[in-house]
Amino acid sequence: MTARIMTASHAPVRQSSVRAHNLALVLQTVANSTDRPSRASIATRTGLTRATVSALVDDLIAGGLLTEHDPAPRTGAGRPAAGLALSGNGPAGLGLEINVDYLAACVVDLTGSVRHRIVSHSDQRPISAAAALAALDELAGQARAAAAASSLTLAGAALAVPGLVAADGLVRVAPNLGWQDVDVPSLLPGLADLPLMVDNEANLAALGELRAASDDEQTFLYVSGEIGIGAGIVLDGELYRGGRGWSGEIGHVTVYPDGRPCRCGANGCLEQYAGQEAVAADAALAASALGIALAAVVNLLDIGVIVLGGAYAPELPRLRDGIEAELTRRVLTAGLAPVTLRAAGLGADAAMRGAADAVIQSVRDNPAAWLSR
Amino acid sequence: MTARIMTASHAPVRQSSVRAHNLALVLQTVANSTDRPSRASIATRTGLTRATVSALVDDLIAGGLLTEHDPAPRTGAGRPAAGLALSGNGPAGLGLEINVDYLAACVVDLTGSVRHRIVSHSDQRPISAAAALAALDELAGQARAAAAASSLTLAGAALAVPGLVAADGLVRVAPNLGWQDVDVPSLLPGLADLPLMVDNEANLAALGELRAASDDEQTFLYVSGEIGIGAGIVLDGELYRGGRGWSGEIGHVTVYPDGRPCRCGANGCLEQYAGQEAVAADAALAASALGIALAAVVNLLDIGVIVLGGAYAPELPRLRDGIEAELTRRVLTAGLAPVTLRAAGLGADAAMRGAADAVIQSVRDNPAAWLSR
DNA sequence: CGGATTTGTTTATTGGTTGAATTATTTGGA
DNA sequence: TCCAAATAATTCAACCAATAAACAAATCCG
Repeated sequence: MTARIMTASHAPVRQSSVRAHNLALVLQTVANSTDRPSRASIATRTGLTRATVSALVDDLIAGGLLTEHDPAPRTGAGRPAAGLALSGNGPAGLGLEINVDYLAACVVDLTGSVRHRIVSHSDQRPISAAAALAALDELAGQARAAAAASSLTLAGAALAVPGLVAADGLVRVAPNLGWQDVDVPSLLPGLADLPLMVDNEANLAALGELRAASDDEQTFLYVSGEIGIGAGIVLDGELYRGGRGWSGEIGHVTVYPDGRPCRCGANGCLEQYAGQEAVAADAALAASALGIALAAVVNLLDIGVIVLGGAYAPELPRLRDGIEAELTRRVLTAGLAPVTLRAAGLGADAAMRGAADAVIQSVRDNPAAWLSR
Repeated sequence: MTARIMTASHAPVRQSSVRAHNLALVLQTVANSTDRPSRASIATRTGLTRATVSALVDDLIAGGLLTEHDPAPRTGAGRPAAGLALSGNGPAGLGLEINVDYLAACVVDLTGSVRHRIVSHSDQRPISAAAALAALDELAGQARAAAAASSLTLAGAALAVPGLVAADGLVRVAPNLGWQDVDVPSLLPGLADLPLMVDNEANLAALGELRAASDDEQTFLYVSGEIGIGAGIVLDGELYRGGRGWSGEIGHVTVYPDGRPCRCGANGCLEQYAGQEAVAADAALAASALGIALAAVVNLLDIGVIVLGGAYAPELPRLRDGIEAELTRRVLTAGLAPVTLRAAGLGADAAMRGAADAVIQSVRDNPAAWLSR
């Protein structure tokens, strides 16, 4: 097999990039293993030679990303293998979430385990963005202290916000928080020394689902039903954020062109028929409206898996039939391949977990950057 | 800047992959230049050293992909540069199209010039798929003969079909041709010795537009309005085909949930309000329906540019206002960033051109494969 | 005519993977 | 008990490709 390489930007490739890539390849291979693979099995699985894998693994162990364990099972003749696993004592990710009625922070280590978790319930709507973020900054400080006490090194932080976020962390609009043009990073001084990513809540929750999903579910739509409705689009294992980072606004897809007025100014937005209150008021109507909008997504993107999260997850039994009826009726390819509908695996923590996952995923994707920090 | 490398699959990277990547990088740099760049300017633009670029260029010239020209302009002191340009005598792509009322073939060289073009008007509906493809096979043979007479070497062929195409070239459904489960490659024996790609007509037309588009238009939606309505989704310079290759079925996005019955079995599909006849019958209704569906796409994918092709292109003046009215009303981020609407640059040849472009693009993306053929 | 300037090539060096040989550690059978 | 087979991991010379720096080529300008 010939290896195709693509750079994100049009950048030259040097030998050090080769090493960076192969370091990531080895680390991902360990991460995606259910067992504790040996160097030899990594070599056969990746196509690299045993010599190369050994050299790469040495670097990863020295950098605190991998650890060596006793041979896990026992098998036939031959020298026993040294089992490799992700280290739980190396880098960790700080996941943050700000939402209408709570603030939350968590610390997740490289293995994906949640090491610390703090949730603070309080209504953010009556207070200013600065005050809300000051409280979050405080919460983040507690989480950092807990991480340090566990001798974890934070590789970065990510914050989930229910709104439209620009690439530089500027929150353009967060309707349910009442925010407009809030420059988040400058209002979190306690995190100034960490790489901070700010992203939409549904996007990060989708990333959380991606990490929890099986290997064959690399393309799906995550829909989070809260007061508003957002979606995260995962294509081929990558979150699609759109040209400006504003993808996934399924809540304002038109379902009934002349229907109920929406606070966005349009009529007939999905949000008016399948928002949290609408689901409670009329589940059948909510399911039908959701099905119509989801059918549009499937027709456009040929997505085979839809994951319902947020408030939708517990309601799925009441919604499923109505949604599936619209999908089979309105998806052109419904007869050729089915659309799978399932509830999100992570609960209310999805966005916060996804935020932390995004940080550790960045380490997994580019361990060389961590090693040379 | 550190180079990020990603492999499409989880493949190891060896030194030869580095060379393959950098060969492509140099070739693309020449292709994207308006002038005829020197080795030195390629080096500064790509970040590679002059020595490396020289070595790579030597390979590309020896392989017939680049040619050296007299220094194009004249500038200041110093040794005059040798201008590099894509070769018009190296590999070429064979683009094919089958549609309801015509067959077409064209040969495009590496520079993007159409060297040969044959169109044969005939209604495919009354004849079988086998008969239609036999006629296309004959047409392709003529095009191949013409290419050979121009001493062009075909690197592959691509065929545009108005229907749902699976990855292996099987046409699952082509409603307007009356096709179902047609195994195209086996019915084109004259092309058995060439790599053949079969794809949806709108997808390939979108690729054609991508090649003709400027550097800042790397994310757009191409909508082709014919008897049916199809769309090609280009994200970050890459065509998004969907999990099974069936993306872009915008014609069956629901616009009016309880509206006109569609031949697909659903009600209120866009196709019933903005298909070719519907546009002729009521342009205002067509524009509004199209605007509603396009607003859904923009809300979901955060796409800033919409290109209207096929029968829509000449009608755009009559449709524009109606479409834009719905977009500004229904796109959540309309106030933050505008959505650009424009007519396709290529005319009716878009799909055929895009098919040929796809072939030469594969050479541009991976010149190493061509050099070592 | 000669220095300045820019292009392109040559050459030694470096970084990283490869392949083969070697060492290490176990099982199983004579 | 001891040796052969088997499997894991390491060592080392060779190779490939990019780099940096020196060098050669070709032009302009004073």
